[in-house]
Amino acid sequence: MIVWMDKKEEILKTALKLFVEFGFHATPTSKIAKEAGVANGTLFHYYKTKDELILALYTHTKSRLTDYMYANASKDESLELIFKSIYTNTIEWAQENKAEFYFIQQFSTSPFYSLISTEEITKQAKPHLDFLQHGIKAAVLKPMPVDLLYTLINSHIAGINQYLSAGEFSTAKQKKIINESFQLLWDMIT
Amino acid sequence: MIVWMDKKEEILKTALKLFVEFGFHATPTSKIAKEAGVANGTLFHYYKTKDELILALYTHTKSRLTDYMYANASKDESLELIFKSIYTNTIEWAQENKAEFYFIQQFSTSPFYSLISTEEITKQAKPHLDFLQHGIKAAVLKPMPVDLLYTLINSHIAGINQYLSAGEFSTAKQKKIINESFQLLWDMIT
DNA sequence: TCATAAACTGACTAATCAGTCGACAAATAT
DNA sequence: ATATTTGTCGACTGATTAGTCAGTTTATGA
Repeated sequence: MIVWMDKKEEILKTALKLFVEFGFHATPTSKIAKEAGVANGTLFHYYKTKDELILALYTHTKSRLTDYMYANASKDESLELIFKSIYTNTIEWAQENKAEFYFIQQFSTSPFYSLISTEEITKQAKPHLDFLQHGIKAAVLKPMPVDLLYTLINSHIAGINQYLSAGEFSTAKQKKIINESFQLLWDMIT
Repeated sequence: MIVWMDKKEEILKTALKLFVEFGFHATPTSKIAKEAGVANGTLFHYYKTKDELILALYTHTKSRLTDYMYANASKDESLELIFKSIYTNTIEWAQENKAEFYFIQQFSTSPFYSLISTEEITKQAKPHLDFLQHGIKAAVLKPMPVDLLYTLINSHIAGINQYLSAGEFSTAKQKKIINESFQLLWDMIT
């Protein structure tokens, strides 16, 4: 028995897949609708414009990542362990959801990103910045502008992820790389 | 007296500007031609398809960056000084050619990137990888896969550049940030 | 049970787009 | 001087696209 996925969700899922494969420009809404198994009009019933669909897909995907990042991070552990948990969670999610992670990056480095409101951006960065600020206050992390720290960490993770995605590594080897690269990052920021 | 720029070059210049502002999908070739002050047919005389124009723009821009990176790097200096020179050159170029640098990133994180041949990618990365490999052999840089090292450096630079572009810094302040972030990177990889 | 709303359909359209073409102009070669 | 190639033009076209709309089905609630 087939359990039908929400059509709205199915549209997002299909759009993600196609955007990642062909890009925004080469993915017509008609193709998304067809491949999602819904009528053309249904897509526009949920998303007034193609742009709105793209934006919704971004915030939706970004939220899923953020949620996963902070999963199972117990407050009791040391800041280093919490940070490491967030770090590994992020890379894990990126590796298990390559298309999603790639989409986030593709979107962030496109003119679409400027359509995201400043509030939304601030809101999404808030938990991370708070966490880092706390680490600086506690004299665990090097004192530096928290934005700079955040950007350095983000790009580091993006880099590691790119490296992992480019090669074919066994799970063990992958774990080793993640551990070692974490150490590099941790030494850099503490 | 106006010195006329090559029409071919003018097309590239305009295309870059528009792609950065509106994205590939929202930049019709007709708009590029009009804004570049050439006829529609002229654009297609030089570039058979829109994709070909986009690809040519990428390789052209990437080459310009690579050339600048290695400018005034005398072989006599220490590996650290050479590396620092490349580092600062890169960020300098990125800051002075924001649109160009942004375009490179936008392109690299888009499905268009897969249209670049493996040879072209290898060719462009070669000088950097050779340089890093030499640094590892000389026991100056930490022993690690050179690809990983390359990716870490690249993403670090991308991060710093993003940070610098986001804020409004005086030249002095900017220099300070570059110096300090270089030290972070250098300590991480040595 | 019926009424109202929400989900859904797919044929349709107005607009836009990538790319063509035939003609002309300028440069270059012979 | 003449021929040939190269650069340039812009009107044109066939295909494609985002988005509409009038109507049908399904869910919801009173």
